[in-house]
Amino acid sequence: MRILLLEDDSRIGSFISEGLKQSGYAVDHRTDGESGREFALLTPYDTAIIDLMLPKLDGLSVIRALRGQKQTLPILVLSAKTEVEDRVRGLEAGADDYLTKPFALSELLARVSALIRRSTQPGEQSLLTAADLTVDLLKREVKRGGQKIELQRREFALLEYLLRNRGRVVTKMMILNHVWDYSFDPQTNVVDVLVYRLRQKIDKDFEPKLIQTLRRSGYVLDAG
Amino acid sequence: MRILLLEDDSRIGSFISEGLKQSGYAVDHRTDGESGREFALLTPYDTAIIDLMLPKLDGLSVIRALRGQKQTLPILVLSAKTEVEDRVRGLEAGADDYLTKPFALSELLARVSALIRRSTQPGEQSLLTAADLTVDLLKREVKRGGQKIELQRREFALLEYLLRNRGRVVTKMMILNHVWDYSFDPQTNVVDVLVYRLRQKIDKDFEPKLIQTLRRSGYVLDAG
DNA sequence: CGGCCGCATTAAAATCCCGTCATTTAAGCA
DNA sequence: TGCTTAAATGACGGGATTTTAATGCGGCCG
Repeated sequence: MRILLLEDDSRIGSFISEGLKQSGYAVDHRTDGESGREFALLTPYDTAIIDLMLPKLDGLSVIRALRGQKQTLPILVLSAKTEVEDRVRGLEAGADDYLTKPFALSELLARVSALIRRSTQPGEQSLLTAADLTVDLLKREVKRGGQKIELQRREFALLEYLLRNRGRVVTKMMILNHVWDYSFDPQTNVVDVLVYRLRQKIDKDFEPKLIQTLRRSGYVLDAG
Repeated sequence: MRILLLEDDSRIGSFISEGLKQSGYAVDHRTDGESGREFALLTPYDTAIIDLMLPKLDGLSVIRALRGQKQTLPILVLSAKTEVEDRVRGLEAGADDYLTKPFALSELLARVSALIRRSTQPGEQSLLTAADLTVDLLKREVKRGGQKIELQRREFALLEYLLRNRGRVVTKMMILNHVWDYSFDPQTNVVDVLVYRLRQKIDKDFEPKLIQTLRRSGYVLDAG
């Protein structure tokens, strides 16, 4: 997890920086707006912490510049200003959170981890793909090689689950958990049968075969 | 509207560039992958058109680099390769569209405008609500008052349709059109029955009643 | 080489979905 | 109020979907 910190006050800056490093983050610390913006644009950070009062280019301007390009980078604003108005201005410019000085380090850390968690969790992906297979979750539409394929509810659920775990091995137990809500083994071969039926529809007439069997382990869906 | 064009063949490049400018786009034309990537990262383009064969850094690599940072920039790939495999590789790397040479300028323009239109329009709402009812289209999950409700396929489709037309009267004919694909009246009371079943699940044990009957007209879903 | 085990495949059985229809209830109107 | 008609309700049943059970097949190990 990589964090960009823009803070000109060296005492506060190293205080925060140290705290973040302690928590296992990689921190880039810049002390002016101009170089801050540059760094932000060149490196894929997971979060940016930005003080509003900065030399050369103020924090709000940095934020606006970033928002023009990186829609998703989570931004936490630091400010000495406590007015509601300032808070609003910060959030309007595109910040995701706002923290007023002075603050406890623990609070900063908590907010940063919240921001990262929020942005990391699969941002509502509605299109899943593998090779020439596409699954549109909103339209509930499955296509392979441009050709539409009708799936039953369980088949669809299985395919979705496999795709969300693309490249990872998925055990039968995991499938039972997610496609049914069983937390136990039903002592039958439901899973095998379902996998078979799904294969008939999405793999049988196509190449490459997407669903691989791993004897004694489970299944993997992967392109290639 | 600002477009980045990466194409090393100067004849084709200026041909495309001229065409785009004629259509009112601002075009930046680069002829190698390295500078292309740099430009793409520094400027907020609305679309990038990328040839796969480029000096210094090939098109696919450029695309992957961009996808690491700019999730949303629409990318159109140009290529001399017609194989399905190449097409797939392009789309897998993160391209949004793929055009094989040779092509008509008009087609390129059409595709570019389609890409821009698609990315500009507000990204598909996936959560529909009314009062304390929520429908998550991605998870296919319906809740009322925090409590999960299981719906059948048709019931779900009907609810989705009613929600998309919140506050508007929806005739039985309209429902037949959208929930089934009937363009004719099946002469039975399917719709009535379906509405009844949906009500049993989402309205019976709750207040306020969301589905209202308008005698001789149809139904409305509204909170209030 | 032979047997066992795990998965694939197929068929049959059970279950669920949902369209139909008959009947009841209620709204609108004279 | 009583009549007409639309909508609500309840029950049934056929077909689709899903589960179960039986059998086939092939790899792997002794």
